[in-house]
Amino acid sequence: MPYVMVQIPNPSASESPLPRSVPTSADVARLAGVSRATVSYVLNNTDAVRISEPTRRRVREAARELGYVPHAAARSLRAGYSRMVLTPAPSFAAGPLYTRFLSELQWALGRLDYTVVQYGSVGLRGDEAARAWAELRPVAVLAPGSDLGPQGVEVLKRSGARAVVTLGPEAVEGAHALLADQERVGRSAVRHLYDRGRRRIGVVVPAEEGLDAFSAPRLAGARRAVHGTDAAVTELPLAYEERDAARLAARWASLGLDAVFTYNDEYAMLLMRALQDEGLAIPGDAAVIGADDLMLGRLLRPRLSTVHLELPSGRDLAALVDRAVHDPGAAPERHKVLGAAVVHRESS
Amino acid sequence: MPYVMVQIPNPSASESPLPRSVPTSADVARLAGVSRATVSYVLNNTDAVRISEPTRRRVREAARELGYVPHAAARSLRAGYSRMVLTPAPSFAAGPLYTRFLSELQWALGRLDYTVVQYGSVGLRGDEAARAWAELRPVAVLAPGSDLGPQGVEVLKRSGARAVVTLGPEAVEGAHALLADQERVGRSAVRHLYDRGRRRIGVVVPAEEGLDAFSAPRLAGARRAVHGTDAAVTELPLAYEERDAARLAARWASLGLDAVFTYNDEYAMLLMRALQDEGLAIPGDAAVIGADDLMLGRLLRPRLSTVHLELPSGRDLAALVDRAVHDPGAAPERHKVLGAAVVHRESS
DNA sequence: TTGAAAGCGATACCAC
DNA sequence: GTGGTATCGCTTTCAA
Repeated sequence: MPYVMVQIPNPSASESPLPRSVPTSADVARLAGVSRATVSYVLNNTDAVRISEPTRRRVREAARELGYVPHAAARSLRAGYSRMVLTPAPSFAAGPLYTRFLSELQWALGRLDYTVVQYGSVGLRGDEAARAWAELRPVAVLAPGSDLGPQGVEVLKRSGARAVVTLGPEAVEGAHALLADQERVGRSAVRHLYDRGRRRIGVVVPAEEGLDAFSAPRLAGARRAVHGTDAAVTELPLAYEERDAARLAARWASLGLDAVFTYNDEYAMLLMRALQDEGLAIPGDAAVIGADDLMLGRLLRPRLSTVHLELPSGRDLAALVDRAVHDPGAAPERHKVLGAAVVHRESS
Repeated sequence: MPYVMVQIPNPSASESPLPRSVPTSADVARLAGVSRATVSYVLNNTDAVRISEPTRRRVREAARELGYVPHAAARSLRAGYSRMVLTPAPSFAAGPLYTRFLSELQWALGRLDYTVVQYGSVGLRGDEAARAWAELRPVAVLAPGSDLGPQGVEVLKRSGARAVVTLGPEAVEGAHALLADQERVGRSAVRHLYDRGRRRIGVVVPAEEGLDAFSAPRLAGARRAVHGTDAAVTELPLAYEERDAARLAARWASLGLDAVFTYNDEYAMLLMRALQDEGLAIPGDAAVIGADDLMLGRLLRPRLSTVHLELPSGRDLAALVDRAVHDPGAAPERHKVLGAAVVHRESS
């Protein structure tokens, strides 16, 4: 073993134990007895230049010995570009659907040699967020449309982002768009209830912060579904906790509703349980439909009807990003990505 | 409006529309008629130097006009210092518990002016991952201990990370540790079952990849709980899908078990449903206990017994990181962070 | 109050 | 084959 780190006992705790500075390629060069250029050639396997095998070995050895790790910032500064794809870290409210999507995307982009970075932009809104992201000079940005206006897109592009892709209900000027039509989710759900003969339909709207971007359009879609018919939609605020659900269930009879679209499957489980505990029959007294088509819906009794959402495959999206990076001048693509198909089970 | 971007129709799609290069502080300086130093002073509100108000205004105006965004890499290269806290992006298997924890942490570190970045390290293992992270020169790294060995920690520290915090069952040499004792989860669960008089205890082990780091110690803990007693533990592989659960439920009688610890609440719901569909009574024929104390457990009937896990608060952990960054020489801290308390409900 | 210039770490062109 | 060296964008000391 060429190098052994010695643990120095350190009584005065405020002193760093080994303030050895971070090794640079110059250090590697010095140790190997070559120039920094050679180090760079060797470590990057540059094939335009031929380096003798003994030299290569010496350089690699020196790098290993010093624990040399190249400095990404310096490299991308020099190179003028990076392969970082930036996406905002999801808020805590993100469901398993989005988590899974993100992880698939990461995998797919990784295969194309991009590095996905989730930026923890807490409390940054709109252009402020865009500027913060732009500082990292990502080659591409993927963000919910609600986080990014046209000016945000412009900021990102002007600072070198070759592809900006938004995910949301509507396209943002200048960016590629994955159109996730949340309204359609509500429309499909409520139309289904209407088709099953229900006329007084409740729509759960989560009380939790940060879900408005989804719940508002879902509610709007629900309203649209019954517009001009003899049916009516009632908004039902609901916090994700047993007590609030019990409260709502207790009021159920007085509300005079015969069906409910619960925003998603998790709220469906919550409310369904409360209704059943209240002695109400499902779907007899209340038809219930959720959304997201999570596993748990299949496990409920009666089995939960739901709206199945199809997010874009990670591979397709990765391909879109790659295409856009290679040809930043191309016209923005628009893709409908949210197949909203009602899955009729037993609760409706 | 001082600057209007003109959208140029672009028939030959392979040509970039406006290959305007990214504005630098030099561009801002030029436009404002000052030096780059002055630009830096103004935009960073450097108080060691006094700049006249008119100049400030001109500089800011120019920056706005050009859409100037500072280059983080260049800045931190020069400064030799960044405020980036890096953490690997969770694998898709991460549950709501961890997601919530991460988002809390992000918020708390944000308040301390750190930027949290989740690195999408797909398929990178061990030291390879550590090197990839080290390239970004984060000031601190928070990672599951399973992703990071002692050498990984060494690599990170040597490349300037002032704090490395691992989260996992055991401490890693050189790093601060949040000790999440997964074994204890299994031990508590199975001891509970034992105390309730059960002797032939099944332990579900998820078939899904990437959960071994949690499931293996939980199983080990389960084994330990009954070691030296008259009870026996049987390992039950289970995929997270209805069919596999049904298969297991059908075999149930032949297994001769009277209780099961299901790894977590979600697998509990899956298996409980299958057992009930098979006509088995819970807890009569089979006592069930999960883990994680998710909302869904409270919604099941019978209500699910579970092991409540207490992850460290985001604020506490942020404070630890901040402390470690300020005093990298201090001895590694060890914190037990996983309160594992049995919550006895109706299923056991 | 402002400007010139050094230098952070890595890369790639051009000489030797 | 290998070594100087200019350069990426930014900060900061020192002079003016």
